Amino acid sequence: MSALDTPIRRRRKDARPQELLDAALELFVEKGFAAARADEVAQRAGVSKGTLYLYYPSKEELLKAVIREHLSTRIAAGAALADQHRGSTSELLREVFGRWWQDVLDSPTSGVFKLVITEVRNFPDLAAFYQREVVEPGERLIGRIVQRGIDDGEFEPLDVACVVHSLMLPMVMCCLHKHSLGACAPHDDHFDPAVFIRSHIDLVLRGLARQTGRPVGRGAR
Amino acid sequence: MSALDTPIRRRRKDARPQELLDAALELFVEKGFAAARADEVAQRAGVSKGTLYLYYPSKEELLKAVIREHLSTRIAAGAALADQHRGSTSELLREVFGRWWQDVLDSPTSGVFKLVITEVRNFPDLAAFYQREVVEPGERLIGRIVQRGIDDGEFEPLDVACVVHSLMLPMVMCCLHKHSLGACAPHDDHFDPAVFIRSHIDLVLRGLARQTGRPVGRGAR
Amino acid sequence: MSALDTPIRRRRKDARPQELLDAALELFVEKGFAAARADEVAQRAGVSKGTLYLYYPSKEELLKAVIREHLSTRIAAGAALADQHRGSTSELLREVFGRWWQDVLDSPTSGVFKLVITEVRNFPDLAAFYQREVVEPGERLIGRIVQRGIDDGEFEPLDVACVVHSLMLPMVMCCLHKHSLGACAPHDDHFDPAVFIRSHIDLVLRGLARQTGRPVGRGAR
Amino acid sequence: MSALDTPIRRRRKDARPQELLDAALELFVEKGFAAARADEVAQRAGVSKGTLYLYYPSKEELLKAVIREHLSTRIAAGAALADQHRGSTSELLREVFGRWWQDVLDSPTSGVFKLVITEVRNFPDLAAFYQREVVEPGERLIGRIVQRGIDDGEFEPLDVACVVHSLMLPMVMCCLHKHSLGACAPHDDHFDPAVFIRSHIDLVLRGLARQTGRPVGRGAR
DNA sequence: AATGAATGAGGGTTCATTCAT
DNA sequence: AATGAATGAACCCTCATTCAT
Repeated sequence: MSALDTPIRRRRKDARPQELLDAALELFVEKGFAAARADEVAQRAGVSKGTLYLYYPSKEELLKAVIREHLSTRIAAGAALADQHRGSTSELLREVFGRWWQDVLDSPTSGVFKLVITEVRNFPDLAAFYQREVVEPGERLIGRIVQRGIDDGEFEPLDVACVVHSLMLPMVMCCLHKHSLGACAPHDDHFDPAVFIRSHIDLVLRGLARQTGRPVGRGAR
Repeated sequence: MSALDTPIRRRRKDARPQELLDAALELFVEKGFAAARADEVAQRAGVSKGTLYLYYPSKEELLKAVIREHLSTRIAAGAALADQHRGSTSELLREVFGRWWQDVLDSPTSGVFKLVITEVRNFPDLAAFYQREVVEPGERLIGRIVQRGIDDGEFEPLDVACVVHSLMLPMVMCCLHKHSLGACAPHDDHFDPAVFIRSHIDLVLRGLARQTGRPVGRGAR
Repeated sequence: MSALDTPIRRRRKDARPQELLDAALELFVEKGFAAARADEVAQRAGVSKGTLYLYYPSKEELLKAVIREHLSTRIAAGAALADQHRGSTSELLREVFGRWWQDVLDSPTSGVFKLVITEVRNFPDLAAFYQREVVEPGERLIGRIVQRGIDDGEFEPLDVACVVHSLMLPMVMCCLHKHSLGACAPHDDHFDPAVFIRSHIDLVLRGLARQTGRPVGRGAR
Repeated sequence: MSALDTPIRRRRKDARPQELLDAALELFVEKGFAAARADEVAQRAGVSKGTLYLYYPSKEELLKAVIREHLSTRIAAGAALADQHRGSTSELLREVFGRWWQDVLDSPTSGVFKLVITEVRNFPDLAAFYQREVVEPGERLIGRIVQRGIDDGEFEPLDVACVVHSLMLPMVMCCLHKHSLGACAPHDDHFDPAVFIRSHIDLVLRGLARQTGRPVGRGAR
């Protein structure tokens, strides 16, 4: 009965902003912000062009809303997962970090990475926002995990910042690939990101592992 | 007079297409294809808008010329370097592969990666071209090197395709970063790609190294 | 309950059209018809946009209703005043005509003059209506008064139509000024319409006065 | 030969701004700024919509250019005329002032008065500009003339500011009329501004004239 | 070959008007 | 009767492309 209480108009009105954000993300990621037409965003959200402007004052504000929507919350969720983890650092990275990126990749959020990479230079406020809300918290989070592994004697004491990048950049790249080359039709490209993500973490963990036998790498020459 | 005059004019005239390509790459990478204006390309190349259209029949053809220009040759050069190398596979990856990526990053070619990622979905021909001319040759090249390391007993017999991606995706990501967030003003971000590239290769090589002692990784549990 | 309820609601409902007309006049005069938005009219009248359209079928009809409302009645009132007057024609003009214009200027009707001037060319029906209902009756009324002054030997026998315009145009102009420059902020302009109206009538009456001494004006040369 | 030297394109280019200003004034005066469409301005100037924007960056800047173009120079020209005059103050007003207004009325400048009256409230910068560049210089100019007439004993010592307004407001009103009611089709309105202007100045001069016989006006009661 | 004035289709945005609630 | 969400035609402005010079 309470569901019936809410008139249809109102129910639709409440849903509109999200529907518009979803449509906008899809289209902006697909074509880029400049090439995406406002009417097409509206159409894909099932409304007319004018309706879009009832909810967002301009295409640019829509872009910012799209980006804001997706990023900050994701990072916070990742941090919570990491804090809750009980077990070895290797396990934490393999299980939690791997699954988290897999989830991001499967969700529309993956597109936001492409969007940010593509559009930061046209919207400089984005740079500061993204650096502050996404890059830095994310790197701090993974950095702390890696550092813990070193402190615990599980990992070699390598440069933490570099390890963080070694771990994360391929993940981000998977997101970008999914929405660029990976979205183009003739897929003889047998690249499977799920397999790769696990494999990559394993490889990095092997590289991080405290060496008991003879050392490997530059120092060995 | 014509003796002195001609060569100068001729040289400038011959240089026009290249100057236009350079300017176009710069601008397309900076703003994206759709947001870059044809006049600004011309202006940055030091010619008028009309001249641009004497050399390229449309903005879209200019884009394709820009991309064609940069990619195929780079890969061939990389392959030649690899073939000439004498020494261990680790050294080959560290020295040749590392330096080669450093060179790409320092050159305008790095921007092409951003451009391709950004624009493939709007220009589907690009996808096939890039896949065929860049991705596949590049992956084959690195794949062969990794395979050789395995065959020589220098590397663990891990999944070659995955290792190739672990090696390359961060490099590509460095290129993208340079032209997006990395180009935005407030750089307290102390990310140094040169350091990272070496560090990343080292880490991957550590992960690839044939384990003489107890094994590490998933299989160890 | 309904006994108390009904009259209040009824009163408000009955008042709606007038409130809308008032708000519309205000806004149309301020911004011009084309630049005034229908929602703002409704909002200023304290109702929603939809309600406006319950009372007036279109913005244009609202404009016409606004203009019709204000003009005809004013003239009739002026005529009645003139007919009732007892005394010299000079006194009639000074007292009745002056006070009447002062009242118009102080009332929202003053805005209608601006509105008509501004909008006639876009709404040609307005021209005929205004000419027939306002200009002609008004000029006839003042014309008759001036003629009486001449007939009585109080005024020189000048061209009546011209004298009528000399009397009235500045008054109309005061109305326009009030709603254009006069409504703009930095008023070091110490123009006081009340003083001017009296002064202007005096000046014109001096000019109209039957000359007993040597003649003045063009004929004197 | 020098006429042939200038290529047609260039000749047209030099003429465009003025052609656009003329068309814009015409249309803005006719329909009002908001109701005038940019394409129609362009069309009336014989160019396409895009061309308009090669010369003026926005419709609003076009409006400001139109107004700036017409006003300041007119006033300066009037002042020069007044300074050159030799003869009685009455003659100066009748001959110079009257002819000057007649010229304004016959020229497109007359429309600018309507435009300013109509649009000041939407463009507040206009108010200051118009007050400073037109109203004040104009009133000072006429004020000085009237004052001279008083000082010379030619005029009664009436309030100068009011006399100035009595002289000028009807003239401005004639300009407005020409572009509003006066421009509407069914002209049984036999109002002839040329006749009225002369008649009005005569009437005011009669009112200003030093009374040698018994005084007239309020003071007479 | 080079220019840059001109074009006009196209996209962002507004707003009068409608209509389901 | 009243509301305000929704519509879409229309308007301002941009910019890829053309072409006379």
